[in-house]
Amino acid sequence: MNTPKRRRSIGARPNPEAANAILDAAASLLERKGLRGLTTDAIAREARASKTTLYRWWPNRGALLLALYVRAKGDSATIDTGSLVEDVARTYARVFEAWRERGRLFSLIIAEAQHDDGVAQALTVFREERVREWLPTLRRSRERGELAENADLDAIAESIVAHAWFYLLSKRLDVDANILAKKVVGAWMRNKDIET
Amino acid sequence: MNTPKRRRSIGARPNPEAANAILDAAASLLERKGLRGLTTDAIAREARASKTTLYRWWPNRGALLLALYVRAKGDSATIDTGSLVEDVARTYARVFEAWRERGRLFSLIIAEAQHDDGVAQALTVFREERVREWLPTLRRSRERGELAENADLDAIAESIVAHAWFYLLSKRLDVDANILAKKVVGAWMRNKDIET
Amino acid sequence: MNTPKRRRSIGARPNPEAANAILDAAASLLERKGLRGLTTDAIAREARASKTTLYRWWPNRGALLLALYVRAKGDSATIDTGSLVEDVARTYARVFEAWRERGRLFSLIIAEAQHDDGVAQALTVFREERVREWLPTLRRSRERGELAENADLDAIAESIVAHAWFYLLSKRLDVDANILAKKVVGAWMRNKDIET
Amino acid sequence: MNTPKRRRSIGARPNPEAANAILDAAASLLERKGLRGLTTDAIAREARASKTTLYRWWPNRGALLLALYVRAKGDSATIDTGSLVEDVARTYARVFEAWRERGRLFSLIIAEAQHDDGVAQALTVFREERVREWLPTLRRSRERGELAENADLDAIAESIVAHAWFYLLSKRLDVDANILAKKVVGAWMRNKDIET
DNA sequence: TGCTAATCGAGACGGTACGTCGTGTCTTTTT
DNA sequence: AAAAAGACACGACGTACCGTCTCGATTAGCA
Repeated sequence: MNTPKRRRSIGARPNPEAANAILDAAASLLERKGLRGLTTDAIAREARASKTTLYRWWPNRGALLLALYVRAKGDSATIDTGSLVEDVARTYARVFEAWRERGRLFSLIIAEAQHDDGVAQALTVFREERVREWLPTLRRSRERGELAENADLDAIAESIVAHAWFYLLSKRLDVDANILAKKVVGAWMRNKDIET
Repeated sequence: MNTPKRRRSIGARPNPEAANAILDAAASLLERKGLRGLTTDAIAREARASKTTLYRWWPNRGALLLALYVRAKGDSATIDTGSLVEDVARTYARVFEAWRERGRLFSLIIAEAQHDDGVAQALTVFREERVREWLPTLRRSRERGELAENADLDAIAESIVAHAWFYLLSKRLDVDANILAKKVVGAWMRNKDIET
Repeated sequence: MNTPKRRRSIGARPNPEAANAILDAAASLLERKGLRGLTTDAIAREARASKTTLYRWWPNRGALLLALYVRAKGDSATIDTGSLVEDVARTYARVFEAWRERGRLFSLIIAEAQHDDGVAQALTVFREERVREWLPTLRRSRERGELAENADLDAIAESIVAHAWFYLLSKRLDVDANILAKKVVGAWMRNKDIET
Repeated sequence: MNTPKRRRSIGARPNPEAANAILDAAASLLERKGLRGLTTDAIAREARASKTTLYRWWPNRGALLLALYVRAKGDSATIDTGSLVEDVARTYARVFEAWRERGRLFSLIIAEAQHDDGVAQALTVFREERVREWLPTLRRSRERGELAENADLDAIAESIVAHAWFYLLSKRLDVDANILAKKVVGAWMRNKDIET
């Protein structure tokens, strides 16, 4: 598929092309061989890069994986449908859809974080961002009167993310996003008349 | 320290003592050397068992770790204080306490499950059990009138477990169990007058 | 191929059927799977015998192999054509023919003898027998005047066997038996006018 | 005893030092622990090499053993005493002397060759070399008039080697080298007046 | 133009774990 | 008492992966 040209040094400075080629190669490998094929050796070979170069750009395998995930994730464009449940459901649908393709990568990063402090830190930052992203949406929802006045927005945001992770790690990405959304935020809604 | 006796075959059938000795050895090693010391070789040597025996009982390292965790977990004695939030808080406190000691083991199992189908299946069974265990407690709570009549008990149970996992994987086991419990189940309570 | 019936104890004494079944199974395995398939486990399974029984009859794997070879070898009917070279050539032809089928077994026995004293002793007896078997033939040859009066019959006998082993271990069983025979005993012939 | 320095990569090509260190370690182990101590793990550990490196240089244990033997054998300095029988006798004496120390290694290689094609091939090359080495000596002998004009030099060379192997494999390295030499080449001498 | 400095591809290396395989011993159950 | 059955201890083998290292070739910028 990929037939990368020979890539040379561009003088006494890092060549960003190398980093990109490595990420491309990793993505391609992940697609074709799955997680078990995502070894540093294989990535370097696929990218026609050397392991030296790979480790010059990322300190270890976990960091590379995280970079790969972040790049693949794309922008988490906020959704605003006017209904919180709908917003959550659509987000779940979008995220699970993406995860069905490359969720195993994110799982692996979580796994990697368990014995790699660098990855753990990066993951913490990433997680806090994801949680924080929900706050504006939740605030709007409260202003619309969907949520109770004293609803704990942080708790809701965290719960939304926690459930996403839980379903990812449980390998249940085929869950109905609407049902799940109602389960997660339903309790916080003022009007509980939500048919399940 | 350990001077295990020679263990022999007990005829043409598996010897549970062997499996127990292996789990004991694994537990002891985990205590003394941590996760990195928990190699199949070391476990077998410590148990004076052969790797053959180890792999006869469990198909791979992950499965053994899960068995080790399940055994170490002990009985999840149901707590019944008469208050759901209290029950959840105490459970969180107990589980996080245990996880602070050997939570890395459980993290590792979750990690392992990401690229080992056998572990993944075992973990699924384990997770479903944990979720199901909450149902009686939740039912009692609903009968007491704490929970709304139409509260989705499955959703609550799952949420409780999901948050536990989330905090474990986020390495935030030092969270205040009471606060977390209120965050998780508070929304479902009929009387929302719970000060956070 | 073999579908051995269930074989039971015949009371408080060894059952020769068991030994035979084991040898049969070993022969069959050797034929089908080669030397690498000739493991004690496989033999016992094939024979529907237990390893206990196998080891009751032979002290170790090498002894079993030797027994297998001896049984397979059959009688070494002496050949007497009136010409020593012809006798040797025919014997080589016959032996190499047999070895082409199961020579690897004999090779293995020689190999086994290198780290198993029991096999080594048995092999010594076997070798001496093979060498001794040639003496009558050589004596007759000398009487016919083919061999010099002072020919060292023991040396010739040993040389004949040594060359056979050498070609076996060198995996050159496809050598022309006539040419080899002349090479081996030619020098001892009175009339050296033997065209090669 | 040995405190080998750290050995590093010398670029994108094999480091002969690594191979040497491995052979050294193997030789040392053989001396100290015998054949049973000559495991791939032990060799690698002793050499402070990784098993990867070991297996990069040799495809399997047998090949390593052969390399070890070849190196240990040293140069087969041709002996030229002016008498073929004497040459052969001295060579036998020298070889058997060496084999008394590490002949088991060579036996083991022959054994290994029986179920390992790689070792078998290497052994073939080795054997042909040993046989070929005799040709100059034999030619000189013929020119001196010791050997008959039409003596089959290849046959003699092969016979010399075949007998050496035969005695090695028969565990009779204590044989009198002079007597054996006369037995082996005596028949080919023009003047047969050699007292045995 | 020649020199210097850093990068690049390449791949060997040490270290370490994994899972498999083979031998010979053992114990139970059945005949 | 012997047979089948097969679990067991021991220990070796070969493979896999990670992160480090060294080489020779290459290129840009400086002298």
